Amino acid sequence: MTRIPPTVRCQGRSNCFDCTLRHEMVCSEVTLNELIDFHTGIEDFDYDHGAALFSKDAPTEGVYCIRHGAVKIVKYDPVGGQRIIRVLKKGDVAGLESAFGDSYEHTAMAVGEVRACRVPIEYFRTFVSQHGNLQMRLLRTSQATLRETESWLSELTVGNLSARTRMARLMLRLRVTDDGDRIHRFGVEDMAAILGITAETVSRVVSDLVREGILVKGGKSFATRYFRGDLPALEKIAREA
Amino acid sequence: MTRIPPTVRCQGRSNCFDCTLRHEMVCSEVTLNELIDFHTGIEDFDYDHGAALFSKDAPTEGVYCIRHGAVKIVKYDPVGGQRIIRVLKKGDVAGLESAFGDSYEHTAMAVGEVRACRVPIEYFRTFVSQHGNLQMRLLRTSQATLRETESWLSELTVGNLSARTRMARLMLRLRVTDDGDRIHRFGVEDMAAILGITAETVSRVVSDLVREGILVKGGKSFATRYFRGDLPALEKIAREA
DNA sequence: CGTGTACTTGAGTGGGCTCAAGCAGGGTGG
DNA sequence: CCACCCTGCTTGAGCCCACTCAAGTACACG
Repeated sequence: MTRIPPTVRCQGRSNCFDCTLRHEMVCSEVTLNELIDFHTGIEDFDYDHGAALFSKDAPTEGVYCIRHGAVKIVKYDPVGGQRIIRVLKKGDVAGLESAFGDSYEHTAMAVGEVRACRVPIEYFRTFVSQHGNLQMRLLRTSQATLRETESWLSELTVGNLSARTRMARLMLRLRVTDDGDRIHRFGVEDMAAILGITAETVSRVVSDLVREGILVKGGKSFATRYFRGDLPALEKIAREA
Repeated sequence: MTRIPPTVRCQGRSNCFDCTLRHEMVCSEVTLNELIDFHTGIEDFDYDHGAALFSKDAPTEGVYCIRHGAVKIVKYDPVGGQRIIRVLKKGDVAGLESAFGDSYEHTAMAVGEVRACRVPIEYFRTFVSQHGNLQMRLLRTSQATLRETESWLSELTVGNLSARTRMARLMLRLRVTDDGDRIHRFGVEDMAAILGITAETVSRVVSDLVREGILVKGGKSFATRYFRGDLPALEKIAREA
């Protein structure tokens, strides 16, 4: 029984073999045919700046593999304020926290242009329930996300550290790739919602860093803009008491 | 084949049937005999104020079910500072995050007197690997911990909220039981490490709340001391902008 | 009864907040 | 093509909360 290869099933745009989710899925129990089957129903989507991949309390309809761009995960305070608790980049998977619940825990929103492919939730669940090893893998992933969230929040939201230090740490975490100096450039309101400070303070701190040449603005539109960062300088600031 | 009942295997002190971990474990796949077997090797421990249940980077040797008291989970900054990222109370399980790794991710330390029982890690792993459903349950538990940590950190560490508001929120989260007004009374340094503010500020804010009668100090020694809180008043303060 | 640790309280400083105005630049419509 | 607007960003002035440094107090324990 021959099958159409995954790249075609994914409408020729997704490169499913790069996908983190695929690495999650592949193990000794899973055959290539199953994997190809798995790609059935996967759809690609483009999102403009500010568009929601999914919203809090909406029925869970899939998990999303981010293929390009950055996605902010937003949590709403009981008091009304909103807080960005995590940022997903290329290769990350969105919605896993809600994959076994009825509705999404958070809102996921595109920052700049985003490309993502969606795995329908029914298929995801079926696949997981049929492959015991996957549960263990997902468990490890979940624990890794927990660690990541702990350090994200504990390093960026320390009240008694200066806004400048926390901003430097944020910039280092928003690097597009692990090896380059290109940094996702969020809006000032977004950065404020991450660090738990005001937009004015964010603007002041960023302006200082730009004036000092530690950050360089690039790109025109919201969709394509970025920073280039002087990484050693940022690391030095990030270490300051 | 008759077996000694769990309460006896647990040296007569643990009431294993109250344990959260047990609820985690019990499902259709697990028979009573297996459950009794599971209790083999479980030991009870008492910890004084400040004693470590386990330390970061120490080899994983078990998971701990907290039977009495409060345990702080400490994470060490790369910079050197320490931060309390979670607090476990009666019925919670400590060390699950590290159950499938070689060493502990965090340090767990007793606040006041603590009683806990330890499940040896080899037995825990064996048991989990033999019962497929458990992995799914642990996955859900892990995701619940993730949610809890997200809201814990995002509600308590907002920089632009007053220390008083955040302290009120912390007090509400440190309640010994869900229905009473008794509150775990941590040291000022500990509360500072949770909220990301200085110990002096903690002292000032707590002193104010005590003077206003919203908090009432009780107990003498570190081991037994506590607050009683005026919950409606605390909730009002917690809601303030 | 002395000693140490944890906590309290004060005075002064400063970083980040608030309020408010000005600016830049991309998009729209005339 | 320009005028306009609208949104997001910048910058300023003044204030206030929390930090720092420092001294004083309470209390548990030997």
